[in-house]
Amino acid sequence: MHRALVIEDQDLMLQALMVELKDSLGDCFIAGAQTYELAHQILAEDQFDLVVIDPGLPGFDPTSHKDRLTVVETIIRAAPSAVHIVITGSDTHKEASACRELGASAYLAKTGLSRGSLREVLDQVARSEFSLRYSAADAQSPEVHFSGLTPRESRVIELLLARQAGETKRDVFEKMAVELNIDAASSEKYYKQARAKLLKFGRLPRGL
Amino acid sequence: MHRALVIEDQDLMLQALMVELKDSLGDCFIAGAQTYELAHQILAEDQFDLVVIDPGLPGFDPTSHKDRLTVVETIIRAAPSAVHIVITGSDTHKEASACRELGASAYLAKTGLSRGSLREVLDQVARSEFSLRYSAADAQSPEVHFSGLTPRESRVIELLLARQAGETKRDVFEKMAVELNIDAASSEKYYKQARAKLLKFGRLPRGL
DNA sequence: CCTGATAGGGGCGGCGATGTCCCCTTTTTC
DNA sequence: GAAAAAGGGGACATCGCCGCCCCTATCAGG
Repeated sequence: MHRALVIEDQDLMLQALMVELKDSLGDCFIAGAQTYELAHQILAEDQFDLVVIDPGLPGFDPTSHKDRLTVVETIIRAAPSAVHIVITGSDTHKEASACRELGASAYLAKTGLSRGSLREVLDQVARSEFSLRYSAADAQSPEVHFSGLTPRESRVIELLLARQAGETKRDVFEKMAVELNIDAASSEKYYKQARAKLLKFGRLPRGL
Repeated sequence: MHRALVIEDQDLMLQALMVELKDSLGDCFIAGAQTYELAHQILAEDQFDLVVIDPGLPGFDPTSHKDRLTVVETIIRAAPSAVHIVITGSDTHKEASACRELGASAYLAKTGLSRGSLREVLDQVARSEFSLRYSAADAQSPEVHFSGLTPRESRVIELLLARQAGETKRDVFEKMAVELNIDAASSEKYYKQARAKLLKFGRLPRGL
């Protein structure tokens, strides 16, 4: 049973990070704090194995190198035995080094951090490596969400839209089958169901 | 059937916004773009009723008032018939006014925007009001996520932890019953199940 | 002593998501 | 022309979440 604390002032991002952590950690308890004060209060009351810190908190100057590092430093001191991961919207090499020296195990930019990335980072950290990810604008393909589709149906559409030229649909079904540990025929079934629903609403993206 | 596009460079925030929109809009199709170029490409290919814009995109100077407004202006021009909502991490009065003049229907700060807020904003916009929300550091109570709990179970724990002094558990059950349009006895049932699970893991928060 | 809040069980029907297996036709590709 | 890919559908069982129903027991305060 892992115990984690996420410190992030933007509620939607906080929720997303907590969900990401939950998916990565399996059996776990995850707390979230939106302010510096609340974070310290929680750290004083409970023990945590993992702390995720966004140094851009209300009450601190987000452009002040010193202010941001103060946040990181005091949080790390408040939970010295935990693994600390710094996640920021505006990343710099200087800050990354400073955080590493303060004892953080990872320094990640929010831009470029996508679903599943946190899992890779946690794997890296578990191998005692310092995980460093600067912001990257990977152009990518558009993301799409349809109401009325089940998670499996959404996923297969997502994978098909991100499909490379020359890759057959069958290949994608295989990939999804491996990813979810199911039968490729089942992936295909989800695709067919999703396609039928999208056709009914006339919202079938090009290329499907 | 609503069609919406979300333009936001941070993938996790993009996902969160898309989910929020989906929950608020009901039957809908939602696309997401992480870059300025991709956004314009999508807008050129499809029609949208609603566009959510974060002006802090890669390739533009996030501190440049002009750069940010250029993003907002060109996006609005690319979809003149849509409702436009600007969501930003660093909000200013000046930028809010400028966005309003450019034709945006709302100007929202990411900090202070929590789950459900978007729904209220959309209601406001539907009444042809300009929705303005500057950043607010509402201290609040800690948020908690437990793996192994169902959504209902999580929700009732959340509500109980946010409970005011003097408020009985029964009151909270009633509140949740109204919120979800179910029986108060059912809320209580979820609480009991959640409590049993938390006790099993020894992670029962104080006050429950 | 009775009421109300709290704590702790069990059961039941409905529904959607999941995952597997089966059938068929048409189009594309080699 | 044969094979592979794609399109289109149905049947079936399992499981978890949901929402409601029932039962008991403890404990505090009026």
